[in-house]
Amino acid sequence: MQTQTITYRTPVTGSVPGMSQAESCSFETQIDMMGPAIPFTRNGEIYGEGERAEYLYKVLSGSVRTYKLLTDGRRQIGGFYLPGDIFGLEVGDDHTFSAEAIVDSKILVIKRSAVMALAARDAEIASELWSMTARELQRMQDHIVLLVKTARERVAGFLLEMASLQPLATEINLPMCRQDIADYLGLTIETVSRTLSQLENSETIALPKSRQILLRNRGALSQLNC
Amino acid sequence: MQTQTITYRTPVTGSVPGMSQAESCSFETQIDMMGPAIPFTRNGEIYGEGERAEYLYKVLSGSVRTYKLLTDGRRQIGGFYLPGDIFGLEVGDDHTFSAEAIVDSKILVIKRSAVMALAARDAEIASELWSMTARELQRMQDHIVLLVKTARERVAGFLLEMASLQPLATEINLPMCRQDIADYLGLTIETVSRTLSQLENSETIALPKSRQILLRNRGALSQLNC
DNA sequence: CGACCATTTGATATGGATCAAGCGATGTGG
DNA sequence: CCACATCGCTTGATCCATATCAAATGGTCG
Repeated sequence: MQTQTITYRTPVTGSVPGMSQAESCSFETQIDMMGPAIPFTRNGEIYGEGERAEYLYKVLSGSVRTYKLLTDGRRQIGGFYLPGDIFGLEVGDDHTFSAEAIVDSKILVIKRSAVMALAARDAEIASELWSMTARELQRMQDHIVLLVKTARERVAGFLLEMASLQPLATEINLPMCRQDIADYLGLTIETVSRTLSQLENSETIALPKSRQILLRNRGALSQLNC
Repeated sequence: MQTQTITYRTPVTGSVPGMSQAESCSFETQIDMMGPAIPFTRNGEIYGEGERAEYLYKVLSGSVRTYKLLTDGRRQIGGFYLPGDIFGLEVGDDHTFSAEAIVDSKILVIKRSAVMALAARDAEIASELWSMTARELQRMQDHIVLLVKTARERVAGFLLEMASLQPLATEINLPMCRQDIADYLGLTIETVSRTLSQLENSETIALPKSRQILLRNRGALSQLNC
């Protein structure tokens, strides 16, 4: 059932997680020259579920959502990707999600075969690819745990996830609309909105603008996240 | 409560070359001789979340659940593993779930370093490991989609998942109790039980015994699964 | 300014959780 | 072999969190 046509190797040498800055830097710098930066407009499709995963992608600016559509029209968002994030790396041959730009975005598009060829020669690159897969698996597992919680816990988890990208910042600027958040968390927009309002009333967050969130009590959020 | 003392050793030098489709038969036969078969009693712990993933495991008889415990005592089951299934293969260094025997089980326990060393020399093994990871990722993604559906859809999805192991059989023999199913689907036992009763009333399934389920209308289940 | 879209808020409905009781199978000791 | 305790499962009654339906508000851009 599974046909794999590309040859690549993924040496697992010593340390995979917790790579030093220098190590991942080489991957980052090398990959940055491996493809063109392509602009996508808001809501523009980057790839579709089931397509061959011929490329992988790195967000230069803007942001991206991956998602699946169910037959009845429901949409499940698998993840959000912000500048610096790499997405579209599949273990199998095909994309298991679709991907769209959330806002106008610049995306680095890199031939998978080129990366794989590089990984075959450079153990560091290979290791980095392997640990990207590990992170993706981790994200999925965390998401599963999130989805069985209450609405408040889900929203808190989402906010902390967004905040973790700038751990020190107290301000979150969301690129995505409420519907995106709702489809990520398995809730409705109304519930997301109401829950955010509740968090604002309890002075856990502030909402100066609908897509700008200030964390006023990160501890309270973390507690909800348990 | 079963305590399993495991000596940790430092792992893994070698490579995991990927690619080129082949049958997993050689992998299966080779792996079967790489470790001892260990008996675990019902509810016995096989490994705990956060432990070093020093081994991987193959179910010889019985069955296994993997799970996470939340701080408030809720339990999320990540997956069920039946005879022939391999589990405990992690991309990172540590187990992200705990694992327990659901019933008295015989488990083949294989040193991860040994498998990795083998994979370094044998591209077929490496490819098989890679595609096991792909399947695991796929399972997680499918689970995410399942968890945002209605109770009836989740139960239908669960039954089809169990049935897919013997695609032609019309009879499912469940090793796990209702609580396990509930914690897998993010529902309560009562809801699982009621939903099964509903499916029986609508003649979609039959329940001769509580853990034996006959599929009387697989099409109806599949439709729910969409 | 006016049209349009995103977001919030309100009122009501409902699916699943919770609380509670009953039932059936399995095992144990008398 | 039966009485009884235990455990897993089902069923019933009620409650509550979230969905649904509906309307108002606000923000953006022509």
